[in-house]
Amino acid sequence: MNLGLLCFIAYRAMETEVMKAVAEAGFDDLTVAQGRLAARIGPEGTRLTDLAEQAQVTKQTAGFLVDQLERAGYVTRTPDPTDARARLVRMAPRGEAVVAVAREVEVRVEAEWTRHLGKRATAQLRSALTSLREITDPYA
Amino acid sequence: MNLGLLCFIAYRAMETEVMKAVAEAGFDDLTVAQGRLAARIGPEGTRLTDLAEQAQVTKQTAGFLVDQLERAGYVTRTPDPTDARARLVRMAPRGEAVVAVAREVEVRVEAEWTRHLGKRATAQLRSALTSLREITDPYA
DNA sequence: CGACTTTGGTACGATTCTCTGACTATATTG
DNA sequence: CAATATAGTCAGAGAATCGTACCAAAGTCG
Repeated sequence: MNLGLLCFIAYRAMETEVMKAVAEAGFDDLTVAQGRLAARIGPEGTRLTDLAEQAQVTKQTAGFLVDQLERAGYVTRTPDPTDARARLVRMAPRGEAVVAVAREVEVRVEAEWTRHLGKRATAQLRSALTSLREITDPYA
Repeated sequence: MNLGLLCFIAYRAMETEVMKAVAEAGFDDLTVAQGRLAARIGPEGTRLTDLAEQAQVTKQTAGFLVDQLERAGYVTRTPDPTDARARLVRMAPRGEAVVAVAREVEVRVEAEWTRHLGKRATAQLRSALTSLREITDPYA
């Protein structure tokens, strides 16, 4: 089977677990698309355009999703002190709470994968995928 | 960075390349969602319900996408000889042509990845991801 | 066999996601 | 300062997805 599809299967398993746990933790209004975008928000906040670029959607789509995230209290928009045109999307406390849940699940799932593959093979997997970013991820 | 997201980055790179080549080969009406579903069609044809299950969408969504694929000439629906309720979705010649293009790109991209990672690491990557399916893919 | 349950698929309506095109305001560059 | 590029929004439309409800054929079991 082709490597891309194999990657997809693993990715989807992780995303499904995360979204399930997040919903069970009470954040049941968060959608997959919102989550994918929010996952790109940096600790100091990120511009809408950067979010759009990294998530590979248009500015309009990113704006649409951030509107929803903002209305639901997950993020806030603050002026960018270095550019009056721009605004920084930042995590609100409610957003941080979701991130905490997501991180926990990621750790748990990775532990399960490690149990299945072994420590050595898991480390190699991470190393290979990280190295691949050099040629597959324009924002690495 | 978490393993799931790393998988996603690699997967998306592959999908983007495939869709680009397919569009350039003249199949510019094929959408990503249609492609994801069509990728699950087996050589002897596959039932709509099975397609939906494997692609993790509802039967309705699968039906909606197959309708489009059929109208565009990529697939046909034939009665399932073993079950009068069911119909098998099969590749039409136009669909086979797309598959050929996609396979070529997959091979090319995997070769690029191998060039970057080395033969040994690529083999380990494939092996790890394949092994992971045992715990991440209910349809493995 | 005949009632009940399961399974394969469709129909309808609503919602979510996404894009294209056009536009405003601020920054940058020459 | 004039020309151009960048950050973001608005409006409208198309694509993808789901939930509910339904029908018809299979399978199950008394």
